[in-house]
Amino acid sequence: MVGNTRKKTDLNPNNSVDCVIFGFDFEQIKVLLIDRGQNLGNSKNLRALPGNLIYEEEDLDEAAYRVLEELTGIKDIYLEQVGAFGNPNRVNKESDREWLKSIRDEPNARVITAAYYSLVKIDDFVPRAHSFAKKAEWISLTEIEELAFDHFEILQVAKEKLKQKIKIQPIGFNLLPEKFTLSQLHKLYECIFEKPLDKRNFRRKIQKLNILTNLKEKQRGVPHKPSQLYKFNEENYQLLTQNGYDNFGF
Amino acid sequence: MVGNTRKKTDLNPNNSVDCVIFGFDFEQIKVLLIDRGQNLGNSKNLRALPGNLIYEEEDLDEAAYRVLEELTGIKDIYLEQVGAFGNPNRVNKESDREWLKSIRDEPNARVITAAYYSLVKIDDFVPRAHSFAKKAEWISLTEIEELAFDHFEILQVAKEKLKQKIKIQPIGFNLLPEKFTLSQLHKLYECIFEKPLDKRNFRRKIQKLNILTNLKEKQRGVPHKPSQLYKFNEENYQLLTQNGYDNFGF
DNA sequence: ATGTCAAATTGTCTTTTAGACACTTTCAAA
DNA sequence: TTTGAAAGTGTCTAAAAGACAATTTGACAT
Repeated sequence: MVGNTRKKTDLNPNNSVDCVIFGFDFEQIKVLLIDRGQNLGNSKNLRALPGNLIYEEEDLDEAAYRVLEELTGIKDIYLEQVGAFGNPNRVNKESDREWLKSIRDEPNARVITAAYYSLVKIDDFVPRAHSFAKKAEWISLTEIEELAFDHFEILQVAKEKLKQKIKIQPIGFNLLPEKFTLSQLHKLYECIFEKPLDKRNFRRKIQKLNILTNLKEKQRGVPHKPSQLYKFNEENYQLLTQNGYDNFGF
Repeated sequence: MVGNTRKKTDLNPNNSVDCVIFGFDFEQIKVLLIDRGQNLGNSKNLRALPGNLIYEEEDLDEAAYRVLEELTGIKDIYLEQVGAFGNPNRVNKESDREWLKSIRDEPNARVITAAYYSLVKIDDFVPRAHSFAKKAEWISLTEIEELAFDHFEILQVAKEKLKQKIKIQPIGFNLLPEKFTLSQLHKLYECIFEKPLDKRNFRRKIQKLNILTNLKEKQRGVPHKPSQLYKFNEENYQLLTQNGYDNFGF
């Protein structure tokens, strides 16, 4: 809103937002992480969640949308709060302290962060490096073992929230392109729940919900039987839920 | 932990915790609210959620447990984070500003709060007024129309989280005494979901879960057929959930 | 043209769960 | 002993979940 009139001194040194940005490449769930490009002698160059301090006169949600847009250029997407993380030691790893010294006016301030997660269409977004990020990359959930600050913990909580949320709201469509196949949707749910789901039962249930529109259009150029393409039917979804229906789990 | 060595100047003026403490009197869900005892000419004396600033060197969860214990004397109870609330105007009602001036060193600071909800056995707790609270009272959810700060909004979100959570974890027992009847449990679920639930179907499902122990003991002194008393069976609950079962909804 | 590969697509049966529905039992107190 | 008030109980039906395997389709290679 008033972002262009803001100065660095308008930042609130004690509160930040961090974003867990999920993507899906039809194979695995990925998370957008930044590389701080530290070439320190002994400490690891850990990746971090994109995040930053908020402005003094800024709502938390607003800050999350702003940071997300600054980092990805994407707006009007699904965004949900994970929670507040405020362990006084969350910022105390040696490598994290080093790094903060190089980018913050008050590197020793205690920072309480509000974490958000968002679901984006991975192809709409080409990671571009942010001011203090040397790289921004999609990393598979399965290969993340350690992150800067308390970001690994935040990621675990975000995954759990996503798992719960998708059982009551079909937010997974935010991770898929406009047109998608049932197999892609099926694979997505398997990745999120981290367990195999019976193909026929999955298809039966999702089709019965009546929130997919068959585009009467087929995949092209695949070396096997081409799949039907579908899109999410927002109107039918509204109709379905306005009477309180909330069972989108598998 | 180190509470007795803490001074007022160790407080973090920008971050607080607020607690939505739910209770159940066998009739309705209640929330513990404090009365700030304002006798202002024109502005209303709105009730508030119990909450306070956190200490600089204190984890948020720890702060929530501390504040809760300071206010209620209760510990080792169910406590869960609702989320962070940080609207820059959340503290801007005239009556709230007035009050903050009387209790805070920095009454104009922007305060971001982490809200928690907890479920307590109402009879274990006799509200006792806290330093800056003139009264502490159990108020029925149904009669709360407006609260101080953004506390009404926090309450709504907390209610929603509770509703969702109780569908996947039988946390309602935290609101009941050790020994309770099926009718009391039934009524509790009706209050939380804000809709009637069929008695027979409710009893069938809860009994099938096998997480209740029949105490072979009856209610006494009631002017009608006395009810069997039950207690929550923690061991069976563990057995049930260790394979991923999470359907405690009705 | 034919064959092969890879993934898409489809249906049935069984078991479990949800939902609707009403009468009998038990104790206390009048 | 009667009355009032809530406790306690069973069946039927419909819907959903879960297990399970053969056939179809298009691309590509030969």
